[in-house]
Amino acid sequence: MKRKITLKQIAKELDVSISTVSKALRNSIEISEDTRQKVQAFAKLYNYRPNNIALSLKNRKTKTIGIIIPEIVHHFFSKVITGIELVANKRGYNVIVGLSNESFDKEVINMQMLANGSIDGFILSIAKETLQQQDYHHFIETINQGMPIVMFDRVVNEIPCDKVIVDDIEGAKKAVEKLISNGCKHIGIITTKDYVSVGKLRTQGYLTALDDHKIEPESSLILKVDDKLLSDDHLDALEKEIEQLFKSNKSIDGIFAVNELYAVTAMKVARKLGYEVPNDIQVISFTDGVLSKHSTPSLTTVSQHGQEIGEKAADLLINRLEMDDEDEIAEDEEEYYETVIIETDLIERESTKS
Amino acid sequence: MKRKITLKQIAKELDVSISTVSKALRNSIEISEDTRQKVQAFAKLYNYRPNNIALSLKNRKTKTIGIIIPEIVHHFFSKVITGIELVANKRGYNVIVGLSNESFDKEVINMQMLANGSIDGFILSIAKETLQQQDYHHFIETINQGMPIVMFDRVVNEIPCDKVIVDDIEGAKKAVEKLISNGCKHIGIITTKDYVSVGKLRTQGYLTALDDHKIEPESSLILKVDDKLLSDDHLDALEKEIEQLFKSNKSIDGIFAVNELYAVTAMKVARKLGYEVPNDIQVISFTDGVLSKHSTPSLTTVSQHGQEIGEKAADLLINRLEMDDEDEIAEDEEEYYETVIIETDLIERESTKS
DNA sequence: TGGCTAAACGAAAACGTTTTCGTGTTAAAA
DNA sequence: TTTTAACACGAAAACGTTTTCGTTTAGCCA
Repeated sequence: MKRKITLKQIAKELDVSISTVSKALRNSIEISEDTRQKVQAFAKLYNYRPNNIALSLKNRKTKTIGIIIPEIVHHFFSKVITGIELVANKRGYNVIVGLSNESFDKEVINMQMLANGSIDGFILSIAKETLQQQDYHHFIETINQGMPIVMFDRVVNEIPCDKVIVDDIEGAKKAVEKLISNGCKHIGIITTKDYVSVGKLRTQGYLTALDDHKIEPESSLILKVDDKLLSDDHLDALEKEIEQLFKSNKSIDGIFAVNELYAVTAMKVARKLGYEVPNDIQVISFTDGVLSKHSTPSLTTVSQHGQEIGEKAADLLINRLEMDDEDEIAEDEEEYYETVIIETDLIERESTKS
Repeated sequence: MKRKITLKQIAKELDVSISTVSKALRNSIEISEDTRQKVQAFAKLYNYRPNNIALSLKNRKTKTIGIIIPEIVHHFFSKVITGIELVANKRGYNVIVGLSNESFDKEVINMQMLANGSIDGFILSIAKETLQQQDYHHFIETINQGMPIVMFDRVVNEIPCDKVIVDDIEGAKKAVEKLISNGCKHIGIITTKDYVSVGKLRTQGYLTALDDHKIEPESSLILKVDDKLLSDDHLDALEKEIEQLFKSNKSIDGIFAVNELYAVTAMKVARKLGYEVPNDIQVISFTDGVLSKHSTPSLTTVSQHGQEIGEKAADLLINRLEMDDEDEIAEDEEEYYETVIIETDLIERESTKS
């Protein structure tokens, strides 16, 4: 078991100085053709690779991106990571991930662990608990220390950084309009409590769509689920709430759900109550994941293009990282930070009439 | 925007030496109570944190684990990561991920990127292409350089390292036995080509179960799908193959699928052909993911306990990392490397009779 | 022969830590 | 008063690079 070889060892072995070895390997013209060949041959033989940590220390950049997300067992988030990793790798960066588990404390700890030199910048999506507490000091401090952040999906406006978001309002609107044009008269929405920004926005899109078509919203058709019920342990409770929604709205004929789980659960309840999808009730969900594709009937969904979000976020971050050195725009300019909106697509499947 | 403060700056500001600052912060008794307080107060004020990269360089360990997996958009793998991250964090480690995309080249590149000092050890699951080519030199070389590897799920015996695997044979056997005891007489299996080790093992378990119950296996009941069909683009082809299986075995009354997708697709085809699950046909799948839980009928599955696998793998790796320094066992001992087998559980749901 | 230039190489600093080994000062012991 | 020991602190090396700025040697010309 031979440890990795270093410049120093090569230098010693070949009886030259460290500087000579370094230069020879980088093909400096300062070094004679002879020694260059000798050094390179030796290095190749021993499979020399420069130590990354030493480089990071010297260059004061790690070529590593920190990702902090609420959870990873989630189609959307893993798609985003895929996108980030793709462009990061292509541009010579590594990716280090931390999970907040939707907890404020873990989010803070994770950021501190990484902000001490381990990474050059963050890509993150805010934990629910943080959104509730509205305590964003850890983001602000990180940014103030000169470490750029790119936020995606769950963002808050007051933080000065680049953002990549989905057009939640527009996406929801498209979905509801589809239901309307498909003949639905009484469209229910299954959404989250308002502090989850995306839930709120999607609800807003729902209301806008109704309004645009002169449909009076009915509060009994709006179910705001406590998102603790998103965890698998509380599936029963979720089903009960949805069942209640159906029973108190006998004429319901369309459902817009802000995520897949709500949608498939709604279909399940509907079937149990004797409705048939899509003939009696049509269903559309946000987030195009595995469930939508493989449920029966398969779900018409609003695709968020998670991978594209990840790619865009990584590009934004790396651009900023590699610009910082030279161009260094005036930081107080109006349009210093960018917010990219990724358009959603409506993917039609079997849960709506065609 | 003030950059992160360093020991040197604190030293200069307080007019003491760097060593004094370092010692004061670590509460060395060498330093007087007075200066200690002064330094610590100053450090706190400026929110000093030791630079991780510098520490890594000095200590020659990064406290970072490299994970390389085929893909991340996959319930099982993301569960494993969750487990790894959990214990890694608890034990003071970070986690850096690379995706091989099932490609041999990307696997090699990724390992090289990380093996140059960025991490202390690997946790990985081998890419399909690598398994096909049976070229494992990059693993061997990494290990020879003194960097420990822990492999999980997709492993190969010839590589000297710790391993965490699922008892695929036993799990498959349990599933098939459940079908048998539920009265199935003609049990089909939908599996992958043999070079995917887990597919092969699960097939083996299927055959063992049949044999144990004196049931003659029929080759027409064994469908080995080209796993290119696992990607969503080829769903139609997958359905066709499965439909063929049904049509050439009219008396089929049980299906064991080696993954969720095969199982839900089988159920879909079955329904289309007029079979009812579980009355006409009972279905069990390997891998307990989201699909199983939320399909209708929900799937009886063999749970692999992905998170537990991740936790165990991380513990094995970190144990080895922290042992290496001191105890340093004789490397040629028989039982130098450990293989942990995680037991599977059969989770009964609606796709089998109870 | 003296001086100059180019070629080939080495010394040393820097990145930010920790730690070992001095060193100077002061107070206590002889 | 001298010796010793404790105390408080600093200098420097080390981790592995890259890069700037010498320094040496040889060759060339006058």
